[in-house]
Amino acid sequence: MTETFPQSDTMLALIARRFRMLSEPYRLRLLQLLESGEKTVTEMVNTLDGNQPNVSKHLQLLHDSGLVSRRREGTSIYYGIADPMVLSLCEMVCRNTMERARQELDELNDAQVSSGRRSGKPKSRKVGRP
Amino acid sequence: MTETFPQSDTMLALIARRFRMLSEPYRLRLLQLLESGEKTVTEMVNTLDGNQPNVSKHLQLLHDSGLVSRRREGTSIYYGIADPMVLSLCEMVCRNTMERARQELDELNDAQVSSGRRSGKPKSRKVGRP
DNA sequence: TGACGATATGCCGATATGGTGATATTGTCA
DNA sequence: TGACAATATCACCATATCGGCATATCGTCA
Repeated sequence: MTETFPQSDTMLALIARRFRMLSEPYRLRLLQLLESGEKTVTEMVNTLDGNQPNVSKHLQLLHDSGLVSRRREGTSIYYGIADPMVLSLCEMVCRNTMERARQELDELNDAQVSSGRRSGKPKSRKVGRP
Repeated sequence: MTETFPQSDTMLALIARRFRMLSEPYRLRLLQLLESGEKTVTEMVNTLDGNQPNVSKHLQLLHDSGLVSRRREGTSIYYGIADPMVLSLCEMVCRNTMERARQELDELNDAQVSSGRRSGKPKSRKVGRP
């Protein structure tokens, strides 16, 4: 009914690959750049620091997974967001991660007001002796 | 305004790490299992094929990233989904990926009906000579 | 055609990641 | 306490990934 996940192994591998594309900070930066519109490789190389082959390689990966589009104009190639889903995904994870970070910071502060003794919640981890 | 992405490098690294957790088919399988409720390690080892240390390590990673919860009961440890967001993420990517796969299959069929000649759309790729 | 700018590709070394077997830790019960 | 079941950790190997450099390819223009 709910069926969040597929049963097929190959389909699961495809999904994992999609997530892997988004698991590199540099690639996220590239997508972030493309969010405001198409860009050429050199534009991105100049904006983010990094050499051209590296940028090209990451863009190639993103394109192979169908996340970005490619369009030639003269000798330049314009890359763009092919699938807006990635933006929704990133926004979702971004919000969630920032929320969690803020939350943990609060817990850390709460623990600190109770002086040197470590009280409050011990940040989970180590289930051995709770 | 839109701000899909954060500016901070560390925050971006956190987000990338989150995606990386979901970039392994085996971990997706584990989450899939947990979707129907808490499970012990041995239950998961028995359901999915794979040895116990491997399952434990993956669960450890998921727990360290805050994606799954941990609860001891006797000598067993029950893992569960800690953050339902991952289910939304997976559902989103799953739907999208399956849709795209279906689409590509259709294109492949369209190309095949036009006999041996490759016509239709050449499946993108290779921007060299379009 | 030759030269040049833009982009892609191949190679290499460093590091990260995943799987597996052996072993350690933890909790329960007799 | 000792034995046992459940889980975690360690050590090792194979492989994947990433960054950087050199170089190849492609398109344009003279």
